[in-house]
Amino acid sequence: MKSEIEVFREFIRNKGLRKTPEREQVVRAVFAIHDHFDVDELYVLLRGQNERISKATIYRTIPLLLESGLIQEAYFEDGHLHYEHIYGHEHNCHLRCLDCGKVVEFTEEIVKDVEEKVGEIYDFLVTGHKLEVYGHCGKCKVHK
Amino acid sequence: MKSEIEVFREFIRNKGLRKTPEREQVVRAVFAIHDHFDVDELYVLLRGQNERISKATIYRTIPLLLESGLIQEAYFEDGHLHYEHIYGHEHNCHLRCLDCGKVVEFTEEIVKDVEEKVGEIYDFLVTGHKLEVYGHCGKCKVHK
DNA sequence: GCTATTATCGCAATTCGTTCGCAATAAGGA
DNA sequence: TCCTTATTGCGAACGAATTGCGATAATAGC
Repeated sequence: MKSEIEVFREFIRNKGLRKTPEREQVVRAVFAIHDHFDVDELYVLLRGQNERISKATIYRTIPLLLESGLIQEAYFEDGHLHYEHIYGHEHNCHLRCLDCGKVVEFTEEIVKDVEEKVGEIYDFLVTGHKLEVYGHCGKCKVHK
Repeated sequence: MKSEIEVFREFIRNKGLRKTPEREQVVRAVFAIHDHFDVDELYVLLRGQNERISKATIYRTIPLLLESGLIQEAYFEDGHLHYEHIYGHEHNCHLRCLDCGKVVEFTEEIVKDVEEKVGEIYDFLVTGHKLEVYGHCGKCKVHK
């Protein structure tokens, strides 16, 4: 299996774009965070490593990461989008607590079957899915 | 089954809030749109009916509608959130074309089973879900 | 029904995430 | 190595969402 940097370089080359250290720093930061992240977290992480990178560059790199299939939008919260890297770990199901915001990740094979079935019915070439299940976690539900 | 206005009035009363024409206009507009909507669409619809209502009021009413379970956030697109009414029609699965943006709604009973199963495993009181399947629709996939 | 209290409204100003314009820089082909 | 031009960083601009405030109107008490 190719590393994420290799996948990214290939993508950049195929699109006729330029390989820059800034873009690769973003890719590395994205895969250093083994959790959901937002633009600001990437920015803080990179700055903490004494990397000189602007937020504009991060914002400009996000669409490339999305298009190359390395990351996906996970959810919208606190006024902005949160992402997650998906290359290598296909955890695209989330269980969210509506009270405390806690998020548990899980994978569910059955959803793959749903993908296939729905794709056939509506004539879609399906490439992925996101499932979000929400409710009240063990701690929060006792107060209900 | 209670009408959406009745559900809303009950919710307002239980919270000790006031029943106002503005809030009820928003509820009616939300259920007049049988599709996804955003704040601006609500605003335009209400203005077109010669209703005098401000966007601030719409923004202030949205959290009430979410909390009362009448609507839910559907997806984030074009820089802002889109909602859908869910009371009465549980179509919380979407099939989205990544190329043209076309959205098809469907319901899938299996996801209910997943809800239940995941709720047990992680000790959650599950109240709902959103499933988004994406890919390329019939028209768009031929160009690939 | 009338009045007092105070939640809610509309408006305008503000906040904050994201994008854009532009000059300086540097990647990559000749 | 030079030249072209994509990419960067900065700060201004943009737009969605929120908030402060005076005016208004919905409920409770009389």
